[in-house]
Amino acid sequence: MMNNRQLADTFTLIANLCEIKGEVIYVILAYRKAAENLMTLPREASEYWKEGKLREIPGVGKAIAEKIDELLQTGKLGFLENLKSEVPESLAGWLQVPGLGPKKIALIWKTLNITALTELEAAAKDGKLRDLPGMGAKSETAILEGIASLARRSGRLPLGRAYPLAQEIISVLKGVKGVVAAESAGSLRRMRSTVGDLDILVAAKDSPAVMEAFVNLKGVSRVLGKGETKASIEFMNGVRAQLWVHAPEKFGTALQYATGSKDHNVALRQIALDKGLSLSEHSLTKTNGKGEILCATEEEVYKTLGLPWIPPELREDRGEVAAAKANKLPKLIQVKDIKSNLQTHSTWSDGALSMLDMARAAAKRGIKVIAFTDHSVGLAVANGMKMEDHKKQAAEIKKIQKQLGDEILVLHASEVEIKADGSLDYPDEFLATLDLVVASLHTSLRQPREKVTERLLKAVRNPHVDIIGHPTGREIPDREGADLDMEVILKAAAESGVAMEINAHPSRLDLDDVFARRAKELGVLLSINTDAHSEEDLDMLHYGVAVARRAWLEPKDVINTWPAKKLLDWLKKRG
DNA sequence: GCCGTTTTCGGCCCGACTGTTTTCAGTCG
Repeated sequence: MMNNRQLADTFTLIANLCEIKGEVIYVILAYRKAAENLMTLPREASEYWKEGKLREIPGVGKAIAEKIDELLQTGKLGFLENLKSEVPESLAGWLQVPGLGPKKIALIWKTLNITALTELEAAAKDGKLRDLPGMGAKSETAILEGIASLARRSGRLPLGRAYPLAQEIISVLKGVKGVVAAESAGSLRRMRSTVGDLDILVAAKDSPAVMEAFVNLKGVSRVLGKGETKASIEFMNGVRAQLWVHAPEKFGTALQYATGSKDHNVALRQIALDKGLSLSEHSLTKTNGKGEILCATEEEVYKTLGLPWIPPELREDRGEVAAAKANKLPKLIQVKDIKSNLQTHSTWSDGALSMLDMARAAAKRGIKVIAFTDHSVGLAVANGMKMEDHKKQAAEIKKIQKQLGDEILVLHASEVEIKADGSLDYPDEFLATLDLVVASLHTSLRQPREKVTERLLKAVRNPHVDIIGHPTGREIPDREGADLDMEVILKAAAESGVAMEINAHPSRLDLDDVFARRAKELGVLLSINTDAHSEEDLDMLHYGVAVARRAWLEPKDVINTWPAKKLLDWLKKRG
């Protein structure tokens, strides 16, 4: 049975091949849209299919529903097979080459009769492309550089790498004379878990000095473009960054435009049109007659459209515009709302700091309750704790609690392995003696869907388990999570009252925004924790909060916002 | 190919930049 990702990949391939074939653009956009929606669907499309409700999936109409039906029934698609016989499948990969689009691909393929990327590279090297209509020596070089850059780049950049890099660039640009403001934009500002490139927006009276500083940043390997308002660079490691410079009085429209998402912007433009306005990165212009409204801030843009300002994390066209219209935007959780850190590690297992040092580091960051969830015995690679060692750890906690006073409350906890058969690493009688229990999957993540789902369900239903840690076990960017039936798990979690974690480490961000939002809808509690193994890890909290914000979570949805007493009462009640 | 609180047909964002051109096509975001 194909999952959502496989279905989405299929429709993306169809879109790419249709594009090279020269199909009208709206057909292509429709396939892309369907693929995107399948990727962010919290439930499996196959469940909709079983219920006969495929067309309830946004972007899926009659034609695409029929294709999904054929794919789920037979695992194949006649339409795609025909398409492949018209347009060689390998050409779709050429679209990944920066600077190469569908028109040039079709031209090269049909003229030179080549289909492999290696053949394209050879043709460019042999100077066979420069004589094609509309191409020259520079296009040839651009294609060669594009192929080389493709080899250097490894897909999307994890937020945990992109964010600090962007902060560095911003701080350099802020030092340039005449710069009034500098901010990140694009998917980075929306805090997606991975970003394609870094988008930076600067407000300045004139741009040349800013452009100069940008293309001369440390580590830049080439300049992909440089104009009056836009410049684009590539760093030696293949990371790309893009800069827009706008006059300060236009910064609001420019930042709004550059932040996206594309679909959010389309929705806003429609609202603008309904009000007789045309929205661009430069201004709002009256569509009838003359008149232009400049906005220095985003608040002014939204206000002009009759809307409250919408936080960037919500701008994914997932209902935020309608919510804003109805004045029903969530009051999103913030970092300062977080009072407890319920998954951390010390030298008792694989952490870098003693419990005392870690507790002090957490207290310094305003945390009032910290739980030490050192690994259980089964996870040998992480120096998992034997059950008898917990007595000593409990004694040490008593001791350091006296030293810490009311600076921070320390909980004796454990991150307990969910073993391959679904049992937990410690017996229930022992779990009952701990202040808090996090249960997590680390091994046998590739079990079949039914088996791994059943395994997690056991932990969800165990009354001693308080939090399910990083539920899918994914690692960004390399490892996909376990193939879980999350809908079933979240419903069970709503019933048992266990909290689902949003692991804040940028290599996890697990649950993701889509599942976390679904969790909230189903009445499941969430818990944002850093899973810190070192002092620096404590500063990763904002990534987890960003996921929660993207999931529309408010403080009340997250147990870490609770005062210590409420948290302790909840833990006591759970046993 | 999808979609509809004006529409079941006619929309579906549009401007910047580059390269190959003498006024524009292709790509990108």
